[in-house]
Amino acid sequence: MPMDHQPGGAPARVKDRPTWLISRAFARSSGLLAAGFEAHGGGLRSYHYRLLAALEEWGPASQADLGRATGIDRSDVTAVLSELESRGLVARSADPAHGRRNIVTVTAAGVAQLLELDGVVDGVQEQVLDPLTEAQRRQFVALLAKLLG
Amino acid sequence: MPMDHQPGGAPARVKDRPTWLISRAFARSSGLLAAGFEAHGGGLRSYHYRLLAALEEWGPASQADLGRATGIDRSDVTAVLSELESRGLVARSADPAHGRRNIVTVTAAGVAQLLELDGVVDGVQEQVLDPLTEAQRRQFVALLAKLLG
DNA sequence: ACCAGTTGTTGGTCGCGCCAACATTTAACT
DNA sequence: AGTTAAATGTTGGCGCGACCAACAACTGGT
Repeated sequence: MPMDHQPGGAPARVKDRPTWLISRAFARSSGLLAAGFEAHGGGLRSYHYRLLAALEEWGPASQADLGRATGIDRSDVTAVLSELESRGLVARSADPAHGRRNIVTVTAAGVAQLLELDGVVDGVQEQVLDPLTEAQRRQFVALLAKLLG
Repeated sequence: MPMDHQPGGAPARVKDRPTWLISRAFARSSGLLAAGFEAHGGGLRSYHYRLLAALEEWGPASQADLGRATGIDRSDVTAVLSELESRGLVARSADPAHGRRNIVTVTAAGVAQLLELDGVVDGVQEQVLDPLTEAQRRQFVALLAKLLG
């Protein structure tokens, strides 16, 4: 390796490609998010946040519905819900009308935790977008939205 | 779950946040990349591409240097290099001046594979940016670059 | 009554990123 | 020169997000 290619860099055919930039942006974004959750999120992760948010927004739901509404796989919903339940943030109760189905509810503590996580997530948005001006932030978000159809 | 919230969606407090959009953009981007590599990339993945690119660009190097130049962990470099070696795309030889160090070289077949992967990667850029106009693509890339400092 | 579909659960895979430990070897310092 | 520090390649492991397959229990449609 003749010269010093500042550590963490990438080959020329890689470093300017949109897919690479997107993956770096994601690394930055998810890194900051993970740091925020670890520092002020009670050790929860993004799956927990998504499920709490879904429950608070749409009210009690079955696990299958939660999975469909959030795009999280049924099996992962099961696991994450068990963690939330053991923390008292969520409650599972049997659906009287359907033998197998559970009805999942957010507890008051769960709502409180969600609100706290909201603050963490808001702070991370600030950090992520910090290098951009207000106008650029709006442009960036608009372009992302269009990219995602 | 009273109403149908189109599957794969996300709660309101999630779906418009920049971190979420970035993660969706990454999911799309890396999904297309994975599909491209699987279809026309000989079963290689992005680590293989990054290492081949680094070798082609900077010439023979030690594994540690490759790791530093690409941002890939030493241990992962070892594993991926072994796969590339077993495919004949790369060659490891002992450094005469240093007992422990290896000198890694791209073979002709490795360069050929790299060029093929270049085509795949180029095609994926097209797919990823497809929803944007030319001007928007330039804006988007510029904003990503600024975001990443 | 039967079959098809749903639900919750278990257990597994994959990619990317990262870390710890270890033997081996080289370089730096006293 | 001798001791210590650092570098190198390798093994084995972890975490997260995202999937998939299979299964028993249960429901609904025909």
